[in-house]
Amino acid sequence: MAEPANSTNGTIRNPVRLSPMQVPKASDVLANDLRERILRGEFAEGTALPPERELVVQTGMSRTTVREALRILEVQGLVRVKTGRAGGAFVQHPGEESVAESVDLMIRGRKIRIPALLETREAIEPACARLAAHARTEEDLDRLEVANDDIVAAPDLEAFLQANIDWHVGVATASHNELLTGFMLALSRAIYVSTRNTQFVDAEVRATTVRAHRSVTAAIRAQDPNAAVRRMTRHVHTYAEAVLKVEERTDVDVQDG
Amino acid sequence: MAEPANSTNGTIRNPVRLSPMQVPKASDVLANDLRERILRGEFAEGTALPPERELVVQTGMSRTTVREALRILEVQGLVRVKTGRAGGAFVQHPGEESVAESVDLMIRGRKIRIPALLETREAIEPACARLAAHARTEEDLDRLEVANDDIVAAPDLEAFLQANIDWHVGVATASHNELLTGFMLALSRAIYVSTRNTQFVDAEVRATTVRAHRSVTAAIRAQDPNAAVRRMTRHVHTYAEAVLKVEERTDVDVQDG
DNA sequence: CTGGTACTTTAGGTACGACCAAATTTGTGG
DNA sequence: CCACAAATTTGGTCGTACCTAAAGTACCAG
Repeated sequence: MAEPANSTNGTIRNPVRLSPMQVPKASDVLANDLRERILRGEFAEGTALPPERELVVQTGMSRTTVREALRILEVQGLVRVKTGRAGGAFVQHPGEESVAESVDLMIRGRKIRIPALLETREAIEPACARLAAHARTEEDLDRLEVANDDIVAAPDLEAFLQANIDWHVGVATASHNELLTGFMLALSRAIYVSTRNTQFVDAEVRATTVRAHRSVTAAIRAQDPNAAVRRMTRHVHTYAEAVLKVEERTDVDVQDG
Repeated sequence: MAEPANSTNGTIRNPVRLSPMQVPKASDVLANDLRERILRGEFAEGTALPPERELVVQTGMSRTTVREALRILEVQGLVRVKTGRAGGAFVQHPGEESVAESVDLMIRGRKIRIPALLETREAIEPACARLAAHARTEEDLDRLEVANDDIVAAPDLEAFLQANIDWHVGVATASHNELLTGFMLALSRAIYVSTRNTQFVDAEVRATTVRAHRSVTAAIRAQDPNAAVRRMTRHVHTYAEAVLKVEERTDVDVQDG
């Protein structure tokens, strides 16, 4: 049998049994350690981590490994790396932008279509409006007014859609809920790029949009949650139906052509 | 003046004006190129990118640079790297897990508290329930039943909370909306870790939870969107209030201590 | 004293080259 | 035919050298 036998001199041969063990990568170990410390708040935001060569002597790892760890943290939005003297890896805490980027990758990679994007917006934006009606500040209201004025003054489709993003993200911002804001940011951008090439935004659509925005803004200003929800629900639903109708027609056109 | 003058022999000295230009990092250039191709669907999911040393000869970059680019893509969830022969960087499209991780970093980094987490859940989970009532399959319903049975059979708080996650994520899954699913996944996990240390989950809370889940599940099964929304709204609100009440009392205790 | 230019210093970015570790494939002896 | 050993492929780590960016410093001309 394969079982180890003990020798006659009293030496015990192989009593120890080991289960297969996973050896984590050195760069991951460093990255995990630094990440936990950053998230724990051990370093104030904006402070610089030690220089790469310093981390090398502190950790005993090679510079390659140290750099890979820092790159991981950079991609995760936990540090921002600057070059040159007085450069280095500066601590920051990931926020809306970071989440938005990740959501963007998922949308593009999974080829999530406009219908699903609009459906998602219909799902969460009314809730944003409700919270905004509770938490909005004067500053929030100003932002909404500015964005809506930009829509009125928009010279072309590009400007219209950009101002549209600003307004919708503005509502999320007014909710003072960072999670929802990050999510809406990604969602609005995705809807923007998916709508960029459609031709359905005529003068009437723009006028309707502006009216709806004003109506929702008024409810938020009046701190009337129910009205805000109702009007926002109606607005995003109407918008979605309009987009889908055009989409459908475009599909038919494509099939005919 | 500092303006360059032309010499007398007809040579033109410095007619060219250059604006400050940003030199992107080589590793970013490679990463961006590969990322766009992956998102464009140029490589089927699961296919392997060329080996690092092969990319070196193809791009003319050093292996260090190539590896950094691959690490970026790995962190973004666009490739999965395996070691050993027949290993390499395998293409994948980022999904729920990737978004959940990013949201987790934001929650921990920004120190988002339980009240905000519960508020966010109250904002989006009713919408998940509505969509689930429309899109649920028999398989989805099975998952919900299993999760709820697990709650009943849970021997300790840990198991209860885990099964609770499963049920809530199950509702999101039943909505067949990948974006909402990813978001709810992150949210549920965050609420889990924030609730892990509280003592408020007694037998009564568990019984109430199970009843509420059954009620929501029934509405989803019956494809009754309005009932699903109403019951889910009530459930998450009740749960939130219970958690917050305990939180508050704990705070008081801390102050008294 | 002022201002600019050139040098120095500090930090990240890139390039090689060598070797280690893991996983698969292949070879070989029983 | 099977089990075990060796070769092969591919990522992981290390060390060194050198380049580039940015900030500070010294110094010289006006």
